[in-house]
Amino acid sequence: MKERTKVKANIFKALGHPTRLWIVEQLADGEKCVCEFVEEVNVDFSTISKHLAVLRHAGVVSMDKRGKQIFYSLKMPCLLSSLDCIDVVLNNQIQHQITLMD
Amino acid sequence: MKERTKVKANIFKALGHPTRLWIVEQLADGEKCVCEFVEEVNVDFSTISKHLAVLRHAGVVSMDKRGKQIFYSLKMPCLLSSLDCIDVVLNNQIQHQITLMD
DNA sequence: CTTACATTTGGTCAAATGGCAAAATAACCA
DNA sequence: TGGTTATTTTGCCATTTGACCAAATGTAAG
Repeated sequence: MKERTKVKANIFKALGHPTRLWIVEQLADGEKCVCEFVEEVNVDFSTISKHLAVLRHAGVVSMDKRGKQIFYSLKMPCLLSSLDCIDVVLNNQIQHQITLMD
Repeated sequence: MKERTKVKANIFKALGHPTRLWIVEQLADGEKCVCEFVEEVNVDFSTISKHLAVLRHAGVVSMDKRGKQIFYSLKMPCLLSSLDCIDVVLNNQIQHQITLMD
């Protein structure tokens, strides 16, 4: 098993949680402050913080401390295109199911 | 939290294990028999079977039973481009580290 | 009915998740 | 300067989920 495969699997694992993937989607338009995430999700501060740490350690995001706040941004923007590709597949599957019902 | 995000996260979670990602990489060139995977990895064949089930339930692969054998193939070939994108990023990071050492 | 190929089930151990409290860090203000 | 507040991260703990091996259970072929 190649070491490179393990590193990549770790990146996918980081994306493999609804909250974390949601965070990545939020970062599509640019950097965001941690506080902005917390406002929109009804989980504890510490939970968001831990999810961000997972993404950070996998190398998916990077942090930038400015004043009291910490801003996160996408380190692998090309991952957004994978999200689009999955979207297309999922849409096709739904379309296919509708066709079967006819 | 959108339902769509959960479905996508589940796909990434399926890819988030070295053995499963390796399987997906093996399927890049086309369908493969389960027995081919078992030969190349030194884990129990029940473990491989379980990993295949995870990929199947996430919708990443599909199975085709022919005779005594079962063939698996990629249901989302576009995921391969995400792998390429990550490769590029990782290569840049390594290059960057080399540059820092100079 | 035996062999070959896969999946499923059961049990055990490791890892991930999430909440709360406490600790760090930086700004702010008297 | 010293104390207070705002923003995040860390530690600790309970619960859930995941991984792996081994044994048992399917199927299809000969």
